[in-house]
Amino acid sequence: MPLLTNVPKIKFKPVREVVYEYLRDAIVGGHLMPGTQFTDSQIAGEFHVSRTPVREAVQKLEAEGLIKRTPMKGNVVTGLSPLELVQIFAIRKALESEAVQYAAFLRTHQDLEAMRSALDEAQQVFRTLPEEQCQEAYIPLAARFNRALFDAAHSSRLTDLIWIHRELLDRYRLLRAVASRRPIESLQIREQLYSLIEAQDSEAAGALWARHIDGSYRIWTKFAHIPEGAARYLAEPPA
Amino acid sequence: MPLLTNVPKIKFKPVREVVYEYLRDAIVGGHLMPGTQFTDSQIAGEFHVSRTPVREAVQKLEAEGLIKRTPMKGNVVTGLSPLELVQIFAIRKALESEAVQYAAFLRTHQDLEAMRSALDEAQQVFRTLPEEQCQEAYIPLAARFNRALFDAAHSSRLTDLIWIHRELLDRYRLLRAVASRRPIESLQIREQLYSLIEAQDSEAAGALWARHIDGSYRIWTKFAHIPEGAARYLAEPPA
DNA sequence: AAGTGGTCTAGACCACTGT
DNA sequence: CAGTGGTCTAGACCACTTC
Repeated sequence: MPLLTNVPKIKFKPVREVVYEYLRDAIVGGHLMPGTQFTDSQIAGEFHVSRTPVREAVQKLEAEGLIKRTPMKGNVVTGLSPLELVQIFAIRKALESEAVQYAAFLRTHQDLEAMRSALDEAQQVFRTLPEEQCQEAYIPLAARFNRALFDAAHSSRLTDLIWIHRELLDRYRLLRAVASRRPIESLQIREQLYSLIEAQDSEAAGALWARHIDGSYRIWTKFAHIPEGAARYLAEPPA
Repeated sequence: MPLLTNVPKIKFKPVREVVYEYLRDAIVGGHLMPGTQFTDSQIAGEFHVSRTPVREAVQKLEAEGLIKRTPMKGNVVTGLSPLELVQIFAIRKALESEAVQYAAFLRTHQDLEAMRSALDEAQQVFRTLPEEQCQEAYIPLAARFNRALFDAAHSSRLTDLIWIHRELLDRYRLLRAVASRRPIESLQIREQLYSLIEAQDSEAAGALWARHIDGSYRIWTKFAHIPEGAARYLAEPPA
């Protein structure tokens, strides 16, 4: 009888994944700024590995849109233009609202519990901590709620796409900026959403989340001083 | 003075792309059936190339969800379960409705012309050809219209995602089956859509397309004898 | 013409499978 | 413990850039 069950199998991590994750975290975490140029050989040299696995890692990053490869010029960390940011918000809105509708249909009791526990801890935070510390403590809890929320859709295709697009924005700490603006409102929205999902009212849940994203977008455009021209597509949402 | 202008530069095509495109077309075109197993070495042998570029092609196919790689078991062409098909329809609905809304905002005169010409040719087809031949002739024209439609959104991120998900379904000739069921209705919807986009009524255009996708889905579930349980998420669309 | 970046080959190596 | 599949290395090669 083994002492532990469900011990995660110790995986041999391919070099390409180590490199991929390192670069990805560096870009998303803001250490590699947009515009930074580098070549496969450089990376290979610094990791003391050959270029083949680096190539593969870089190809994956390119497919996800985090870097751009231009022939004979090397790789460059992509900066997102205002227009692209708008487009990503639009994609998020479409995908996340759909996922929320699914979540309301398909949520299990485990899903509800996972969301509930994140909300309870957040409520606890706001009751006990002074306002300045709330923001810092709330952010990871909101992230946990979101994770549970999208998992409740039980569609890995949908959730994978959602997280890829969230990460594109993470790089700019946009979501963080938005969340920390009005943490209490953010929590209230999630409480409402929880009720709707518990009640399986998928239509209202999807609509609430769509409005929430429009709201985030509006806050962020002010925060980042986005030119009006680029902003209009979502700032006055068409639907 | 050169004889021709805008001659497309003859590109050296990397082996990985040749392999990628070949496999992709074979899978999407139905020649490689779901469940078919193969290894990198096999492919490399048949193309008389080394395994590295094949690996890269296969990784790309995996990222797009066309094949699955399981350690020590080789690669296998993915079959899509009924649930996955439903999920892909849901993703399509979310992305394509969003794109249509964008298209209504951002369409240029060139975009309108491209759509118009596909529609005109289709009208011509229905006026001149007997009904049986219409279906065959209409399908590529509908595809051309769709291409112009999504291009009008001027968001490569959005359109790339859309085509990837359409291709996942192409494999089963689902869209073809749906389109050829009622080609005239299909054309009428596109004519309506064209008017709405020309009038920049993005709300109505998005809603029309969302309904169209729900409709396609319903036709297809009948056509493919999908079990009710899996069908319900979209057959009675939540929104 | 030299240099750089990108790609491919051949083969070694290692992890896992099944006898 | 041989066999197979998956990964990596080292280096050759070629396309393109720059001097």
